[in-house]
Amino acid sequence: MSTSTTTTNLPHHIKPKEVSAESTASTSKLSQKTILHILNTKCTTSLQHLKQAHGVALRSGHFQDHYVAGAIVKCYASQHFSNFGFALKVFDSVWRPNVFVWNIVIKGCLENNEALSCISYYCKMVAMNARPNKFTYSILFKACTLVQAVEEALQIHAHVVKNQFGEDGHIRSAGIQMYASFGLVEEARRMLDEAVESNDVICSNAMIDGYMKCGDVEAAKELFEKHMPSKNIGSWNAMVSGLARCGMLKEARELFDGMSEKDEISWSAMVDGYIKGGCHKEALEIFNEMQKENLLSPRKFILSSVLAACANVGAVDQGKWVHAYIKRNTIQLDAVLGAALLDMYAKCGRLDMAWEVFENIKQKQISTWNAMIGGLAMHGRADDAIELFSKMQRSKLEPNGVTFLNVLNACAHSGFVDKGLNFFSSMKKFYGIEPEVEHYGCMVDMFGRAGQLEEAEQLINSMPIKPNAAVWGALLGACRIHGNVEMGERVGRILLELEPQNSGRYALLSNIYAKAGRWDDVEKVRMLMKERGVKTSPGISMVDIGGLVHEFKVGEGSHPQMKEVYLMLETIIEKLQMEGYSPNSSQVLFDIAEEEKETALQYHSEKLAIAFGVLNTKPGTTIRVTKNLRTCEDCHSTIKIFSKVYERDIIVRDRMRYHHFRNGRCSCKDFW
DNA sequence: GTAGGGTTAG
Repeated sequence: MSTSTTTTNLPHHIKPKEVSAESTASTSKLSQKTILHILNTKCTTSLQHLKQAHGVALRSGHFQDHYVAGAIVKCYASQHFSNFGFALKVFDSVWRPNVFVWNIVIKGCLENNEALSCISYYCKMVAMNARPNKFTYSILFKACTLVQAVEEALQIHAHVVKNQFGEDGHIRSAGIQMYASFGLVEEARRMLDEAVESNDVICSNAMIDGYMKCGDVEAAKELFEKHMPSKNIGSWNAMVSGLARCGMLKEARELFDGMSEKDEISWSAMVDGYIKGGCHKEALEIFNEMQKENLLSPRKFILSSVLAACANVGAVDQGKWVHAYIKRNTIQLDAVLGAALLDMYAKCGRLDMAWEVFENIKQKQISTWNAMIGGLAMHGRADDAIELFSKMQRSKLEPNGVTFLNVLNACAHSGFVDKGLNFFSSMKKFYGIEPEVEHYGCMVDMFGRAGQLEEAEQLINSMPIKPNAAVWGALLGACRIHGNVEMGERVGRILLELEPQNSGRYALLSNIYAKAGRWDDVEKVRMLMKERGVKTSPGISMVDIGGLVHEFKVGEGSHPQMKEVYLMLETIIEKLQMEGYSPNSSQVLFDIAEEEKETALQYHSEKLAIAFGVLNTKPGTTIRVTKNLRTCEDCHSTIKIFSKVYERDIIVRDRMRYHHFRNGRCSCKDFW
């Protein structure tokens, strides 16, 4: 193949830049070394330079030099240009690529999310008698990990052994990770043990991580404690993050506290562990501690974790601090961090700020739009969510499954059944997105809220995939709203089998019976819970005042201002009663998750949080409360009246959704 | 003479 045929293969729009007549004379004289230098310095970020250098290489005849060809393919394959297909075309024009050029294209496949192609290029390579080297195999192991290609991995491993690369540390650590990701933890261990004499700390770290990911904490501990004479910070980090991920937060914390040196990954592992375990307050506390140590400047990974924690506890002031920090340190607001930031504002009830962040993100990606649409949906602003969805389509971005989840959610919460149905059917028809179980859950929720319980049940029965507990849960919730005891009983029974340890399901079923006055059945549910040893989660409400998150639990007096809070709450209730409010918790609602503990002086946590808010803010200030469970009907109606009598806005985010109380009404229109 | 490993990825 000659260089001139190479150019004709190239698609027109990206053709290497023609070199003008006068410059040809000089550029064609450029040495291979000079061209390489230009490629390695100027062409990694500038497509214009790259095309020019490509053209020069072709005309000067240096293109077929493997050093040059390799560098050119590598540049085109860079994610910076997001046109990997073209890199492959250029690769095809390389005459008998050597192992280096092959490795570049195989690695390019991996980096451009085409891991399967790694394997097929490897096959081509072998077929063309190019000898793979140790670099080839560590890339291939990673590719197999990514696509979970077990069969291929075993064959490739056999090639590694045959070609005597089994002793290479890079290949070994990639192999350990790979086998652990397949769940073949013994196979991974065998690879590690073959290297007894080399005692490679990085391979051992990979093994610790592998054990942890396979849930074998004991094996990880044993390796860490007994068989690793030399450790580095990565070994400690692997242990801390593994323990934290497995929910063993206390042990993780002990190990973490004992570290002589910590890096951002150590802190991040603890923050993430706390978040995954639902301990958002602890997550924020440890982040504050990190600030105090003042040794590290947090970067985007940990910042987005912290934002997620802020979002979950409603710590808008700390969230704002993170926002200011990002601005002050000109940290780039990429898709992940941007979405975390606007999600935080939306979840803390500050849609205005979420919107501002959204508009300021220059390079909006699909996740950016999804976060904003989700924020609007969460606040019951279905019209705005749908409008934003159309706007996104106009900007030529393809929606994904998450987009539809958010749009459907918006429809469900506003009773837009017809619109929701349209979106649902267009998913597959126009976008080729197969609805997943979550989408069905949304649809069931939508029918259910709108009172179309039969349709909801029909949809479940006609689902092509197995309905999960969330889908049935949506239907059970609808049965409660619409007081359908017959269906509720049926669905409840299915759910109690599916999730025997989920206290919320028992509570919902019990509420349905209570609403129908079937106290015997309420009692039966309660007994069943006791028998099965189901743990209830206590209601916790959090309120963010002056940058500090205050936590209130039912029947717990640990807050320093507890006495005042109770007194204030008594005063409030008295005042509301004079305005016609009467508590209805004993007859209508039976929230066993909390109710068991409720006596005359033990109010639900959201009431305590609001009383605390009244004590500590000026009249007229909006009080924002975040609750871990679904709010009960009594609290809901109390807060409605409260918002009118006290002329205050109250925003409560419960487990299900947002409630914006104003002037005696709630934004959820009493559906939640 | 060209290039890699582990621990976070919300």
